Amino acid sequence: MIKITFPDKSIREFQDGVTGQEIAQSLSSQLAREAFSVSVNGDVWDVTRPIFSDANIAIHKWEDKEAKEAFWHSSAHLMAEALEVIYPGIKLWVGPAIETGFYYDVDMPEGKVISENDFETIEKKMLEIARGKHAYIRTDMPKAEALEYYTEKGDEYKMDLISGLQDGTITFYTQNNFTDLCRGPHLPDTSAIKAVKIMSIAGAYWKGDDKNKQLTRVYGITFPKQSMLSDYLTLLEEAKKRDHRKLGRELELFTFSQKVGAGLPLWLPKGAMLRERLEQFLKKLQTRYGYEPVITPHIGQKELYVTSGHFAKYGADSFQPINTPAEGEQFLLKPMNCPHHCEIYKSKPHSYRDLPIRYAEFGTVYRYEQSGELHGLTRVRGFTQDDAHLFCRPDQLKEEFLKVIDIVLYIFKVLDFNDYTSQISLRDPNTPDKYIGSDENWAKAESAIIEAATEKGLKTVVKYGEAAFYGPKLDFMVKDAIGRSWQLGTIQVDYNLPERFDLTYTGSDDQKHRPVMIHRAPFGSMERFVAVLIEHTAGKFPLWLTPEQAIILPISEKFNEYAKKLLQLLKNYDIRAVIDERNEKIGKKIRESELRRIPYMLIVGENEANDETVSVRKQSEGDLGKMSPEEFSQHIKNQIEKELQE
RNA sequence: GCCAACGUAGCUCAGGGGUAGAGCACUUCCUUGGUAAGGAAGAGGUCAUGGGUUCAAUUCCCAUCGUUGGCUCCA
Repeated sequence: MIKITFPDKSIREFQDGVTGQEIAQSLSSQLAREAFSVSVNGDVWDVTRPIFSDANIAIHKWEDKEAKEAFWHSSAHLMAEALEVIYPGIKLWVGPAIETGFYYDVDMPEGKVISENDFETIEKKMLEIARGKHAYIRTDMPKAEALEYYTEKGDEYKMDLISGLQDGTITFYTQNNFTDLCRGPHLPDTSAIKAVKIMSIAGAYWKGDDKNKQLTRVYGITFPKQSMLSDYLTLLEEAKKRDHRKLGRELELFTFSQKVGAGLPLWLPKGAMLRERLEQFLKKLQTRYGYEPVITPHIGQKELYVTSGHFAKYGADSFQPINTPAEGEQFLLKPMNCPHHCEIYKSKPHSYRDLPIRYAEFGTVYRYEQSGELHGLTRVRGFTQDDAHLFCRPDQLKEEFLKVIDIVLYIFKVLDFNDYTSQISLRDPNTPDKYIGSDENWAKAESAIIEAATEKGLKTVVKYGEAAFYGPKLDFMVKDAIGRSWQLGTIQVDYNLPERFDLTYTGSDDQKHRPVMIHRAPFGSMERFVAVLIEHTAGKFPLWLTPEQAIILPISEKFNEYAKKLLQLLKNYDIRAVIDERNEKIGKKIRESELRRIPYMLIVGENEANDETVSVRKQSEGDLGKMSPEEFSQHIKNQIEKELQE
């Protein structure tokens, strides 16, 4: 007998070799049906795998991440089998479960491609196999035998995978006529997979290296119930409605023009108004935190970026240098503001008493992003960073870093971004040539970030290889409407550029010392931040930010005069309002104002004109009743105060 | 940059080898209305751009540009 400990700490005895499924069955037969995987001493196992020693276990149902992973991983195998049937000669690379569904990377037979028209065929084949209720059977195989199996099959991809594995740990899973090298875990059998959707198709370089052959990546998702698939697809439709590219056009915030160029956003008046309010908000905050504004030009001598190292790292793939009539003179569109700010620091000598110095600039930069990467406002070729560079003494570094975190967190709080992740981006120790500076400086910078993040109690993920080439970063990531993660705020510790630019200050010992730099951008870029803000709010911006706070809707043209008088009054109260003077019925004016996401509709007709009031209707909520213009302005002021409360 | 798909009116989209169509938006007229679409008429397109095939191309083929979903990249 073995002792099984459940998550609630209760302990029960079972026969040696009992499976997760049998344990579930002993609790309830429904649980046994719904158990997709089981954690055994922290490792996730098949529910059909026998347990031979005392263990802590947790049974995972669909709701659990561990169950979905097994479900979707099994589905990837199912799809692989279907693909093998439909495209004989197809070769398989890897097929993991992902956050929503799974994919499989495949090498298509010569001359064959998968297109969207083929999705239905694949789905049908998968469902057909799933209905056969084929068990996923786990087998161990010695390395030599595994290699032999794939040599026979002529599959160089799997052979590559196996050659990297340790002998004795190699397992295979078989369902129906399909066997795949796999660690597992998997479902007991294929019958749980009831709904299947192939989502998309994409190219993916083998092993993620663009020098390698490009494989075909097929994305899919499956569910244990048809209704769950429908719900999921509805959810995707809803998310599409929040897409900033769609709302940006509908709400007249920004546009692009082929003639201006790809990835170069044009801010329309309403978008510009929104962005300027955000900038003012941050400027005010930064003034409180002791930042000083600076302004630098859009171009700089190439040498400046040679010094900083940016040119060596990014020059070849960037906008090419601008030549002048002078022989040999070259300028770059600035891809970064830091070199300019370093030169400002150098414009006069500094005492240790002056530090920290904090230079802030909404600096517009240009980077030649790859054409395939451009995406709405989130990935563009010309954008404005809410940039600042802090020059401080080593003993001030931590405090300064903590204060920057405070700024970022305050912004996120005011704008109601609760669902962010903080990522500590460190360098990849395996590729030291990607970075500049000494190991010692890197170690100092990395520990500074880790300490500061810990002190603030941030829940962070550590990612190696994500650092900037001159220093590690603390990044704040937020997801967009379709689930993609974007970096917004970033804080970076840099010991290297101060050396490269030979920045110094005089210490109390009358000796020259090197300052430490912090690069920081709490929004990241205005473009990306506004994009994510649009998706986060679905276009319903906070009152303090929104371009149009109120719209006056006269019941008929007879009341346009009163509406104009009212508009002037509201302007005096600093309320951003417009009038819909068109010859349309009130229902239509309301509908369109709702779609324009204007927070307040002020309906004025005979009654209001007579007693000098407005009927207030709140967007997506409805009638608030009659108010005097004074009361309304007070209402707005109260709302804004609430929004900006610390 | 790479893989796949797409590009028709301001927007959303239909169509298809014989010089184009709907709804919304726009203009004009009628209507002057009370909380999510009043009615009528009109105007609007070199069917992304450039080549090729054809008696004839918006439609078929190629290239370029752009857009979309991924991959690689992201100072």
